[in-house]
Amino acid sequence: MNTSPPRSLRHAAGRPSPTLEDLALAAGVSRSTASRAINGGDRVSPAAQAAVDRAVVALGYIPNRAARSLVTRRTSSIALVIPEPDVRVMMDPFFAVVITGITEALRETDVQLVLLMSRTDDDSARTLRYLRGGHVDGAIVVSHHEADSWARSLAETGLPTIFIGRPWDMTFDVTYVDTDNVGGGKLAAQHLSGIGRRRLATVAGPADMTAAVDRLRGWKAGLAEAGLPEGPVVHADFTTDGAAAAARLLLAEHPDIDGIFAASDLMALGVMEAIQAAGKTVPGDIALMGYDNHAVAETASTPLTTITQPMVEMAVKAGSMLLEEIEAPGSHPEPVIYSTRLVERESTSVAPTASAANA
Amino acid sequence: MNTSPPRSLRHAAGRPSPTLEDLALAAGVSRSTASRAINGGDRVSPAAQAAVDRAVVALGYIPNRAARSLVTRRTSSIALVIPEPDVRVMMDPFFAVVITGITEALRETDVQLVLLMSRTDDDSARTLRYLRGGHVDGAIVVSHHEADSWARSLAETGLPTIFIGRPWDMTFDVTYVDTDNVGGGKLAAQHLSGIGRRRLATVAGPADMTAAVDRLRGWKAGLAEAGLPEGPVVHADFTTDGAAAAARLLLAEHPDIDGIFAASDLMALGVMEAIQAAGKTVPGDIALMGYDNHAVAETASTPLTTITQPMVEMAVKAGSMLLEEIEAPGSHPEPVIYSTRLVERESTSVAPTASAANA
DNA sequence: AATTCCGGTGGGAGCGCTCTCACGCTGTTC
DNA sequence: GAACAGCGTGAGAGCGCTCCCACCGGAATT
Repeated sequence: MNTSPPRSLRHAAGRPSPTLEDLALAAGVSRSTASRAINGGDRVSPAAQAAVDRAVVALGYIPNRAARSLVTRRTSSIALVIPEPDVRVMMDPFFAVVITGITEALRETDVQLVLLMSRTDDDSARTLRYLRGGHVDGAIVVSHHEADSWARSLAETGLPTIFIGRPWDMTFDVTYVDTDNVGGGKLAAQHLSGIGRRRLATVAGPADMTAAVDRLRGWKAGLAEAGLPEGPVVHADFTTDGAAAAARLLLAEHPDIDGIFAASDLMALGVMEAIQAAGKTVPGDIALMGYDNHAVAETASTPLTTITQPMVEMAVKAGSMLLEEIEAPGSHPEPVIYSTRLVERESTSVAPTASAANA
Repeated sequence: MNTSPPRSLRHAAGRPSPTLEDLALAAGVSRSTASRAINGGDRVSPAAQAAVDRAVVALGYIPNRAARSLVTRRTSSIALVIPEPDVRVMMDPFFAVVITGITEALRETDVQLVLLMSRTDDDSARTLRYLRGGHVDGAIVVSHHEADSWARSLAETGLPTIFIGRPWDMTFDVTYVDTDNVGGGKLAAQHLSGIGRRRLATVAGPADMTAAVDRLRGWKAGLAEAGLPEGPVVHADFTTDGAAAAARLLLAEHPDIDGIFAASDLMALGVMEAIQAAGKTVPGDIALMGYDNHAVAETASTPLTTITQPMVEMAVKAGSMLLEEIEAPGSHPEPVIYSTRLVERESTSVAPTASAANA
């Protein structure tokens, strides 16, 4: 077992930065008082506080985080765990949004975000060791299908953890934020039935991802409410190509379909390909819906009606929930579910396709 | 001046993790020997090494990074600085690629990536303080137009730093990796002239970004080599809407243009809009090129011919260069420039538009 | 007038680690 | 056989910080 840095970093800081002792000396107080002044100023006279403040500026004092962390056993950093083996997934704007949101939540804090990506099982072990090693005060796990094992392992360490996206395994205490995928799926069913489509099908996501399962459940519920039959369901892997293949089969078996709900915009793109390849039009012959309100939904040759979800808010919430749980350990906050909203575009307009050509 | 954590984290680790002392006791050696065994095993007898190794496994020992860092003055973490005020930019897949690449470079290392985003000037100051504070061993700065001030400030701290994308201000020692934007611009000119277009124009990026300036320089050089006039140049801000507006003006003033090079794929999308709004077709009337090989280049209604660049490799290189410079301070490595490549798609095909409808 | 209280203060210990240094102990050399 | 390497080892100091505790003096209470 190798616990040492495989490649260590050798770097001596330029000139030695001033220590707390230097600061205290410059301010004419004791090290203790200087420390108190720096950490919120409890039990410090205004005079002493002012003297320390002045010295901080004069010396350009910056507390040594390692020393502080050594004694407080707090690191002022949290980890964002991305348990994805695939570079492709990292390309998903989803992550950018998540990172942005968390950073936003951390703004008024001096907490730093440490990025942990584990592509392989080997990495996973290392990452887990890192988290367990108390190098961070908490973690946010972006939950895709792999998250289950993480959830359990992390729960066992007692490290404050928030999941973004409901983890698959919920047999123990786990805090998460998520969007209302069930509601989103239902919204899709309501919209497509609302514009008069009656022979509806869906290209669902993988059956081992909670988001996909939930969207499908909502979709079915929505159809039932509208008094429509469940209709055909095919699964794909959230990729454009995968959805195109699935849709080809779907269309071949059910040539009379007049509405399709794809569980992601990227998949909707693939479905659109298949529809056009079958010589049909969107929305003329088949109304098409996506999910996510991804950038491509707007730029697609026929802009996609889709479901949008407040991802940034969700990420911000995850960040602030984590901070809360770190400050008050044991206070397991309730999961927060964000509602979704329909975004109408041409792909479900009743009028025939009017792609491009808009002054 | 507030140097204190505005909101501090209070978290006590579960049960106390074993210390080096515990480890030494368990292994039957001194703390010193245990330390040596853990750090590479110099001057440690095989017997002692084995005993320590066994104890590490038995106790689940994980060295305390804070303590180590306190004495070594190394942190085993590097910062990725994203000096972008705008969330939109964060959405750029560019960042995902950069992060992926750096992570890749750090794989066999226990170096962690700390993410530093500074949206406001206020944040910039904090970020700079953080970097200066010796919390990281080095930094990678993703250079967009703001990078100038960063470059100078960081250079002054002596912190090992690598820029991704040539910084604007090069009046001092700075190490960077970049792609050959000049070559890419030239490639665009060669391709458009090569397919017989003669009345060429370009929608360039902002004049305060090196990437934009370089692409434009290459474009002009390429036109000159082909014996063509420089042609009209308009600038836009790398956004779709901005480029659309710029292109409308361009087309109004020069209705006879038969080829346009947009300095990014997103801008090319805007240009395409403007072309279609003017009642013309791509590539029938006007051949259109983008840059970046962004995902939208492929999904656009008329897929875009574009310039691709090895971004992942570039990011990996940045990471490994930083590690090198950290290990051997003062060894300012030479800048590395990656070459670009043309990707042909329909937007410059000689045949008339065949958008969609491909079995 | 004697007591308690409490805001403000400084001294000291110690967080877990690395690193210098001095001490054996086995080989090698003259 | 005396002198010297040099390897493996352990004791000890100390990195910069926080926190506990004891202390002091003036205000509030008896």
